[in-house]
Amino acid sequence: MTTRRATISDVAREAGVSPSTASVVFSGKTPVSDATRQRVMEAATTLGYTGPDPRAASLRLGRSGIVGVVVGSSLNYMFLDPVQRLMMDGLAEAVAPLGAGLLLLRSHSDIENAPTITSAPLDAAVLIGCDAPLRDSLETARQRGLPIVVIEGDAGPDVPQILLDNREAQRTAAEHLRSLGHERVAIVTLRASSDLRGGWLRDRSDITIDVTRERLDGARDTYPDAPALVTAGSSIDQGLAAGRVLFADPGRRPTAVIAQSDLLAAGVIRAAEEADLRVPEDVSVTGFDGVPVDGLAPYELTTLVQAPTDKGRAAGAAVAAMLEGDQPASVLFTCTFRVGNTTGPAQV
Amino acid sequence: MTTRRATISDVAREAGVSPSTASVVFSGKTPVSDATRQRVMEAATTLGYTGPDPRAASLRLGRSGIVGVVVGSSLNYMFLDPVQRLMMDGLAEAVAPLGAGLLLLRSHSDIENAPTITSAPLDAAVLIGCDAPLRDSLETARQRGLPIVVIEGDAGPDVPQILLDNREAQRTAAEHLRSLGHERVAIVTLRASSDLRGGWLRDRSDITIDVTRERLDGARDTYPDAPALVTAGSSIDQGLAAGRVLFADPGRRPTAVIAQSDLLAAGVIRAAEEADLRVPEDVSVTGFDGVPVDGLAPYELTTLVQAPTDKGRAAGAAVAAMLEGDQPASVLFTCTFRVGNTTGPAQV
DNA sequence: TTGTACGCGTTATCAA
DNA sequence: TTGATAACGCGTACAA
Repeated sequence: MTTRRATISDVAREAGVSPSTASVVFSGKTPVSDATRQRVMEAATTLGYTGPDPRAASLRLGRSGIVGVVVGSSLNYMFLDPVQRLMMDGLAEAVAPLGAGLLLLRSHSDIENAPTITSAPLDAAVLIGCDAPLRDSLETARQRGLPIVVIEGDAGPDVPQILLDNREAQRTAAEHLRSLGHERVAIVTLRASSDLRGGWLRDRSDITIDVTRERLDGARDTYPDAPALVTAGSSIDQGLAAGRVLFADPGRRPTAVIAQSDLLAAGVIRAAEEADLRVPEDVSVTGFDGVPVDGLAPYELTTLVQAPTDKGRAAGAAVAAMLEGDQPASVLFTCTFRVGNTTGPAQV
Repeated sequence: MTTRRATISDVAREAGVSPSTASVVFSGKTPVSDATRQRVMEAATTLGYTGPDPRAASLRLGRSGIVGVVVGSSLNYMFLDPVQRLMMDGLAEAVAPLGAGLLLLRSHSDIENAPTITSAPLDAAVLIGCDAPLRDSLETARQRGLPIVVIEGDAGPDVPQILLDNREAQRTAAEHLRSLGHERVAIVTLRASSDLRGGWLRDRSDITIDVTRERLDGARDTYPDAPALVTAGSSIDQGLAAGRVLFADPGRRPTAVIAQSDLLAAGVIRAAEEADLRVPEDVSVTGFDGVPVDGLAPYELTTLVQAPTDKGRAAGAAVAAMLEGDQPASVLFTCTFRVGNTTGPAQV
């Protein structure tokens, strides 16, 4: 068992050809006579050689076929969100033709020795969201000259971004509610910062996560004084908890709730049901994302529909372009407003 | 911009030391005088050198710090399941101290050029589940001499497995139902094969996915004739669809449903509510996994509690051991039966 | 404590 | 169509 694995030189020797010829047989970059190919292949089988060592190839080629995806939170949390899942799917799909796969990296980890954007053999890095710890990753990455793409976050100039019209889209939903006559409106936000605690938002500047702030701004363009309840993140349970707070006092409850994600909206609806409030008769609820929420039927959310898979694909395309030496432009995606059955006229 | 990136030799030259000394400054493997270190660091800053190139290091060291995770389905689908998410978290956590990260690979992809277990610079591979396409990956991996660990699947001897007592655990739940007097029991299964179509199970041998078959066997140990409805996978919506089928005919509906996952169980419960059946008064439902189901409250499932994070950690530990040259043993995890409020006595 | 020399396994280039 | 050569950038015995 201590026998060294065969290398391409071994195969070449066994086949009676030069290493470069053997290499070409495997890469197919140059025509090779059938006879030679045959001999090399046989030699490979004999020696149990299964193809070039990817490590050596990546040193030689200067490409590892690995795209780092820097996520801020645990995988469990991150992938709870259907938007993130779909985005990752789109990204994976878009980088696959490059022969690249996705390496999951955490921007911040307590674990000693954990892999980082610097220690891993990356061809490029994709940053999702943009928070303080993420900006660190960013700095080291750009010093390395590593191609970087940022999804929904600002990374300064020169870094292509994949953006969403969060503010404008959210404003559309708010105006929809206003047109239905709603005045007492509450906002349920996504996570505001790396701090996981929720609660009533005191100051807009407490929000360090771009998406959250942008959607908040959009809602407040229409309802400047709407109170905002911050959650720990996009999940039904977080929405449920927020909803319970909102509906606790029957006298002061909002007639409409703007949730910053469909999952949160689903939770708010569940809280409304608990409080014996009918949706949309007693309370209207809007979501954001337009993703299928597992188990939300029969409700169909009034929401902003985005295309997370396309966002992922766009990020992948940007990566591909940068690997080609181009400097891709940023891309702005637009949401579509979809009216479902969770919003209706305000009760008089 | 065409200037080559600085290498450690450049830094050494700039600092007036030899490359090996500069190398040692970065690796810390050998003591270096403070003066020298200082000079090297300054030279590095001057040249914009950010540390050793991971590609070259991985060739030299024979380790890339990358563990491949081979998944059978789309990321969106795979990470829909909380069990998988938690497992991945445990796995990531366990390999991080090795300086390793997780590279997502698909066992089967239509995309030309997609990265594979062979083309990626892996230190080890973890296979999740075990289906026909996965067995292919397996064969090539073991020929490479790549350390492999399989989670819930059989990969032949020599391959450490992380197993769950699916059959015994499921039998426990079935016996619980029998003790409550249930006779008309239906089973709602996980996906049966790479084929996504669902429907009534005709033949046990149609199931090529181990987990599904094992849990089925466990249920049938107690209820040999229980009909089984196959779904396309673990989700609330799939459970809802299955439940609708089961409860369609009021005269022939089961008094208890054994769902092979908590998500499916949640869907079945929702279907029961739709059909105006009370849980557990009119129909009992058991799940499997014991994970928090987002939005299932106030129900607390009667279920088999497993520890997916620990399973992931165990897989990571096995990987670590194999990288040390050891041959770790397989690990069998055991479920705990937890009685919730979704099972009760059969109606007479 | 520092430097020399070599090899890790490939593949691109160019000449034959 | 094939072969010789030279990197790719680093880490580490070993010698000094």
